[in-house]
Amino acid sequence: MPDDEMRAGVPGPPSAPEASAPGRVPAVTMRHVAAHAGVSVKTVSDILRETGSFRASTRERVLAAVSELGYRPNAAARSLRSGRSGAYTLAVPELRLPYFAQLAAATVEAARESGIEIVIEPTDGTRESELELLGSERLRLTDGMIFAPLALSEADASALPADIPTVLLGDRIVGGPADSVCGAGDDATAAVTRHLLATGRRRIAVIGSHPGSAGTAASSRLLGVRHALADAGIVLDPALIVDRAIWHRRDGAAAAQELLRRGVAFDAVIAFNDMLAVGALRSLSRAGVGVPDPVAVVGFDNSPEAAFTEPPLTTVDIGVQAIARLALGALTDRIDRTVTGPGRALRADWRLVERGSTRPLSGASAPDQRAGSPAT
Amino acid sequence: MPDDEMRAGVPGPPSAPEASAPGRVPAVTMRHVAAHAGVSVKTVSDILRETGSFRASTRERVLAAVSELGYRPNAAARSLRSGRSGAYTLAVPELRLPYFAQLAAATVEAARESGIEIVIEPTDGTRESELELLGSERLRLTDGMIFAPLALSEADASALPADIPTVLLGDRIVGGPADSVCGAGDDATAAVTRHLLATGRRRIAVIGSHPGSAGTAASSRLLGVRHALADAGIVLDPALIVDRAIWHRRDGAAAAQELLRRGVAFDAVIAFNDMLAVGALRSLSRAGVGVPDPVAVVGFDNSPEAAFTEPPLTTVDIGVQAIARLALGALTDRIDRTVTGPGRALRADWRLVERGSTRPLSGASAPDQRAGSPAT
DNA sequence: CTGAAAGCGCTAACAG
DNA sequence: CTGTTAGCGCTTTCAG
Repeated sequence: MPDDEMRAGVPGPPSAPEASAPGRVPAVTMRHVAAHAGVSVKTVSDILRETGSFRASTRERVLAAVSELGYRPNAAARSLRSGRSGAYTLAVPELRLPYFAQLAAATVEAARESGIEIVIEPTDGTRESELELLGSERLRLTDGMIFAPLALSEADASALPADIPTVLLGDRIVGGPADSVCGAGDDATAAVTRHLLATGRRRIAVIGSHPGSAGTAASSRLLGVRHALADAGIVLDPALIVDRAIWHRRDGAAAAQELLRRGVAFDAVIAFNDMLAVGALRSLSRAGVGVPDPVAVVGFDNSPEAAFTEPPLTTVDIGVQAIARLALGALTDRIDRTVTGPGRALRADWRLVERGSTRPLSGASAPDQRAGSPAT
Repeated sequence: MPDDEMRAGVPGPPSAPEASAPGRVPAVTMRHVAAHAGVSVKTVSDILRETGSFRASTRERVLAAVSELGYRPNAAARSLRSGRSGAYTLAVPELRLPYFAQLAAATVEAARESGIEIVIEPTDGTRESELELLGSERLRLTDGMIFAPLALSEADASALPADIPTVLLGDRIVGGPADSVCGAGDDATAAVTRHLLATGRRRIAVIGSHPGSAGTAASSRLLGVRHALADAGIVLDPALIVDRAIWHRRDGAAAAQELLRRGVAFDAVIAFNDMLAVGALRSLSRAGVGVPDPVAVVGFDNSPEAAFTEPPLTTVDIGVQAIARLALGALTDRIDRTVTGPGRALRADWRLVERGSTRPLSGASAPDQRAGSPAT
């Protein structure tokens, strides 16, 4: 087909037939489609975006021209003109951790339903890398960001980019200008604790708190344990708390070893995620300590693998699907300016998933029988 | 600062001070920076992209203007002009499977080193969704695609978008126009089989083959087992093969149950991924069958969780890092046209990771002692 | 070494 | 209901 015909009616520059991009095939543009279908570019644009109403015959002619010419809209041009890329950034510390893998999967799937693409941005969860990301030009590609901070806290709220719509995951940074979505917190650990008490445990150990960080998932979870124990008239023995800032399997294994090494008696372990719990399970098994008898173990996140440990792990499903959906909705609200004003604190529902690792103690073996003294 | 000064020297339209995008703050553009620094936009552009050489004083003035005005380059405009977005698509079936989570993490991390963003595109691994993706406009956002097909095969090679640089993962589609990268195949299963033979096993079961699919990871892996057994003068008993198209934990659990139900004797299980192996471990444990004695279990992928099963799982590290790096490099080659011509078949190195689940049988207990007759 | 100007492909006024 | 046109912000010849 002669170039003349395809460009019919297009004023065009004197004569600059250079390729659209270096080393690329000259693109088929909307002008070509318009010329081919005998309509204006506006008509093509509107029909493709399903804006306005057109005669069926016109629509068909345009659509035919599109497929005949193999026309593909140019995302960059659309984005430049409309100011939207249709993509959001998801910044997570570590995709290898099942929780974040689940979160990413849930986010990508929920986004798909709204025709939104997700760009994954890893932060290794360190302060530097998180700050680096916030100042990075990489964020420019997308319309906004869902950010799960692991190191940054309330004090760093000012580092959040003012001009990039942001939704925060977790409760590390709440109350700033950005919306935040969090899942299971103190209420969930309280429920877990009550569950353990109900199964006859009294000396409940905790793995995964961090010492110096207020307002984090860890500290609020620890609080929940404290409160529930207090309600039962029990004071949490400091020797039963093992701090861990990193929550991988190996950290859980080390934490359980530490617990055993301390020689303190315990009949349950609350690990602040399933990875820690799996590691603990491993160390307990190695040390010949039975689960759920004499020691119960609970995790958080309801990772797929939790159903397949030995014994299957009781855990808290913190509802990643809901978290993803809430975050996406909140971000879209902000981008569209459907919602303005100060940050909202959204909360997703959680659910206790009871499995073998916390089965009630069968005999009347009171846990208090076992000797134990707090190791300073 | 008065608008006049910021726009000094800029011809500008009569008077159309509309915002750059509906409902957005009017952007700071390169023209503003140029005017502020008293240079031309070309100079700003070149300095920001580190092209050409400039007087140090000029560079400083420009950089100062950039930070003073809070200028941020516009990715869409850059992309429109240059024909590159700097983002690649990674299409994987299921982020929740540790293998793909690892792959995604490795890809994102490797891409970061080259300043490339990764857009995750989920296909549920079904034929329809994979075909849907290939024809989708969603791919237009990025410069190319790394695609891990799970359902599509050699026959579907024509469905691959001709105008989108593509690299395929796995050996389902090889020999077409696209480069492909695959990891452990028949050579790895052969090595695993030899390892099991060396530990005294003779009746080796296989979980995860698919019946009708030639040229897949599954069939080539099965082939490796066959060959290695043949070299030892053993014919693989059909009753020891359990087909599974899906490789989640629950499928492994069901497969092992099936094996037990068949009443056929076996002293080892080769599962085609770690998830299957974990599921098998679970079923064996429930049935009171010891691991590694009398039954050894091996997986594939070296998932993080494999080191924490009971017993720890022997597995094959198929080198996702290498796979990610190879795929990224190949894709960049194609996008930059550094490489042209027919698709290359790249292969990443793998490595056997020996753990407790395949510890040699201690006693001289010949596995043949156990009665066993091929079912059907 | 620097500046002016064209235009990537698309959308959104604004007319008809 | 349809056509014309002016840029979105940036890169890039092409002159100076």
